[in-house]
Amino acid sequence: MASRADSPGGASGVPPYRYTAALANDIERRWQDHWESADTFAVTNPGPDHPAPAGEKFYLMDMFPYPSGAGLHVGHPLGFIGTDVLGRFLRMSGRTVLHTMGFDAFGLPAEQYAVQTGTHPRTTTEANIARYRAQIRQLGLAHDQHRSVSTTDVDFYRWTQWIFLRIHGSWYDTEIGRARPITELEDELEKGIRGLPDGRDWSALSRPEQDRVLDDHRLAYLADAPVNWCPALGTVLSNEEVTADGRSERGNFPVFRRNLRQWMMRITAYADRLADDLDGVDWPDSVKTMQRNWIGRSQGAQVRFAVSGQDAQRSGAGPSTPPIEVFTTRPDTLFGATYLVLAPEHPLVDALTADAWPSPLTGEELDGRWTGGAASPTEAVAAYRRAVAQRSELERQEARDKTGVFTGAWATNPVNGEPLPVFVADYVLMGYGTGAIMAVPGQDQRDWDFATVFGLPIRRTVAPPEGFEGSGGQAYVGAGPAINSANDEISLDGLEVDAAKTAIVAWLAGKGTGEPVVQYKLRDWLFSRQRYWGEPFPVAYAADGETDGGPSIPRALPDGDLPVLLPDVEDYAPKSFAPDDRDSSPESPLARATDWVAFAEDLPSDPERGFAEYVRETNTMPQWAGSCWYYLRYLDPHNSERFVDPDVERYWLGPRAPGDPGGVDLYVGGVEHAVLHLLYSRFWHKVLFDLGYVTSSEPFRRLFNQGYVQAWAYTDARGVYVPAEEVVEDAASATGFTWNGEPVRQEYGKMGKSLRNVVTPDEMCEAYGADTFRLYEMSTGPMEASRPWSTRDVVGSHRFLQRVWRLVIDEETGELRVSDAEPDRDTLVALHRSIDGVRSDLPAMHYNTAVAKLIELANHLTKTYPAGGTPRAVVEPLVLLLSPLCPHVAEELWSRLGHPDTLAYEPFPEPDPSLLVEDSVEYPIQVNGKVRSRITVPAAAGEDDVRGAALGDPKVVELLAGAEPRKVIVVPGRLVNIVR
RNA sequence: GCCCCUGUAGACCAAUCGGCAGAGUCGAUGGAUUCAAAAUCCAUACAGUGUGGGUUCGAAUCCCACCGGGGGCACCA
Repeated sequence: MASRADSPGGASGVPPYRYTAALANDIERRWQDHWESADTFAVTNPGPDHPAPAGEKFYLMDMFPYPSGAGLHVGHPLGFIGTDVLGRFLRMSGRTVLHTMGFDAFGLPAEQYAVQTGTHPRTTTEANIARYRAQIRQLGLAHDQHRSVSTTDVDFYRWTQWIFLRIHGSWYDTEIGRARPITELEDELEKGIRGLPDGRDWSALSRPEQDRVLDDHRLAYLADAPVNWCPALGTVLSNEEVTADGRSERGNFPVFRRNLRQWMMRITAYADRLADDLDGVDWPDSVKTMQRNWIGRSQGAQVRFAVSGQDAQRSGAGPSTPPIEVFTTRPDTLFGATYLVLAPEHPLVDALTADAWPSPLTGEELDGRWTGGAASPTEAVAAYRRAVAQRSELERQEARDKTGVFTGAWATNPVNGEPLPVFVADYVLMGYGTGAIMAVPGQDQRDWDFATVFGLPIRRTVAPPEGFEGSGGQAYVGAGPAINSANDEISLDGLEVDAAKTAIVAWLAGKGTGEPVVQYKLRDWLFSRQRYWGEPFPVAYAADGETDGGPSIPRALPDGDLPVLLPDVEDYAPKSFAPDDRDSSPESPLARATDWVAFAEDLPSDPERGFAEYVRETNTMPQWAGSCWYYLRYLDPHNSERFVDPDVERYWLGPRAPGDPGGVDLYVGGVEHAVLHLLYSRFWHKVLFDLGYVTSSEPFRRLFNQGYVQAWAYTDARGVYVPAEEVVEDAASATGFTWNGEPVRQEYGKMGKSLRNVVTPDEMCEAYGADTFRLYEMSTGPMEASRPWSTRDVVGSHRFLQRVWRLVIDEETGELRVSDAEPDRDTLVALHRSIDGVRSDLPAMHYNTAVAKLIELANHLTKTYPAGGTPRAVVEPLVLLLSPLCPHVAEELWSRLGHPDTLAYEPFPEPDPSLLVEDSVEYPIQVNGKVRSRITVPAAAGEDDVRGAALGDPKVVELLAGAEPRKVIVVPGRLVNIVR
């Protein structure tokens, strides 16, 4: 392990001008100061005073970090360094590169620290940001410092609130498939161009009624929705903040599903575009697939089953009971439906449930499995619903045995008039489709399982392949011709699945009992939290309620009221409750800032009221809000008039050609944001696009997921983690490793405090310098790969930089060692091969192979010029080639070589094509696929010459022993294979 | 359970279109240097590509099955 004691440069006897950690640190500080004072990496937006630069623009971005109190470990900067290397390369290739870094700084950790200590979250956040900035600065990243923003800056969240008002102020016009200002809807309703869905007359509605109609269309709206309520934390949580076993990710407290009035974002309006537009972006297929799965679009049909049957009069279903609407992706199997199932929470359950058990169709006793042993359906359903409500999410997921109960009601299959019993069962989810299904046990395994438990009939409607039935009882979900599917009017028999679907949906539509329908798994986005450290909503409610006594209508504050500042409060904690107090209600910390909450104003969004008393919305926005648009603010961070100037947006993000979505040229970050952040920001961007505020239809043209730096961790005999840096390799130990002489077991995992394996960039910079650290991170593998951290390997990167240094600088005198001699041809060939390789590796982010090529070149030079006098004509390109990876040492050498200016804008070396072609080529000669000999022929030799030379080779002649080869394959430039 | 990615020297990784398994790093071994150690430098060895089939003149690479590792989804009708 490297420690200060054995770090290079710390001991005596080291040549005075060797590239040691101490020297590296000195060089690095000087160049970092220089870049900052010279503003080397600032880019100016084109505008009236600044014409667009000649170089083609490139907008390069990292996913911005949350500045946690723990600071960075060596895993965090992997992506930052990778983008920096690319940015520096592109800059030297003549591109105009925009690259900066901001902070995603609202969020729970700072707030919880505030709750514990009373420190204002802003204080903690600013201290953490300062620490991050220092850690990032010492890595020498070529960022434009003037463009850095934090989501907690008032000048930033003011525009987050402004965008919220735009979303709140618009609706989705499904006819033209885009968002429009809500004022246009109001106008159309007023003029009668558009009618109300329920047929009411707009002008007959009271003003509050009209406002509620408009609110029902807004893209940001209040709704009573089932949300995850965590009494112990005192806040609602998003689905992703709840663990698989139904507890809070933070604190592991119980979470309850409760209907609460919360802010929602109508992301579902964009489901189709969010799915379809993935085709136009250059993203990893895995991320596209994850987004498509999350959106979960499926084509199917809605089918209506009339509630009736021979016992209709005895069931609870009166003549007015509406039909049961069912969603299915397999309408072709309708003839195989043998029962219906409703989710326990389905609104029709009460109306359907009969007072007494009907007699079964056959006249026999009703199956005991159907009744749950209850005296009546009412009792059975009530008991079942109670049992389901008691089950935790975990139990519901793990226990996949099918349970349910008969409602006593019957429905009619529209294709054949068969009566179908209606069940309630929790394997049907209220949250998807219509919350009701037609069960086809022959073609669906879940239905098969349920039918088996409850003794329900099973009828196949798709012919399974030969031998399928022999494999035991199960549903057949594959393709095949339809069977048993005909009535007097239509026959599906013999049709393949797709054709059968089309035919039956057309038939249903003709009968008015069904139609094609598209379903999504995507839900609207729960957008409010009962937290302090977030953006306040720019919204208020009439202090004395609505004039009609209905639910309060949220009133948008005018843009002129922005920013709505977070008030200071005494206590940052939301009101919390006993962990299992499921009936408690959230109360935001902002509610206690009574002076802030109450105000009086003449709100343009509430013209009827005039100057009146209002109370502010006391929820705050979720942490995702700022990250939805920060890439837009980087473009124009100091604009006080707009969130981004339209011309600036067009320059950096606009489409380049018809059909191009536009967006950030490269966005690099971890795959953990594959769905949420990337889906939410795409949604916001599309709203802004629809409203004409941006010209790009997607925020991120190209996405790249970098791998993770992981780390070894070690546990002792008790399974307790021991400090990884103190573990030594020990072949004598059964586990291969010991700690204090005790054998310890190695595991592989995330770097973190709990595994006691954290290594910080600060330690590495101190022990080796930032350039060594950068080089090591880039050389351990391709950007997309995860790899283990190994401190003891870092020295290899350091040795390489020492060798490069030694090529240029005399370690004893500090003088230049380069000469003006002409390099020999071998050296020129080596140089230009390296240039060629590095030029193709860097833009592909294959940094590990680029590093290998540089090492190869340096090794060649060390061997060729052992006594010094390395030709300047080779050294200078080498320094330039190295500079994107190790910018400080490269700048230092460049300067010592006599160049007064930074190399950040020096043209990147270009290869001389004439030096890349070989004079002669060595061909391996295979006989039957095995290498038996080698020949060297001129590079210009034709295929016939090569064949002739190969067949004339003495070893080949010997092996052939006079026999005529059956086949001779010549791969030009590669090899010759002779088949005997 | 379903889907995606991935298995190459002791470790991390290379290997254009299917064409000589090795670019590079660590470690190991030997040597130079040193009073000695560290640091530095030089040299050497080490796998036939997870397993089993197939296609091919030729497979790490393509196909099939299985095994191991990582990730996503999970009663979504």
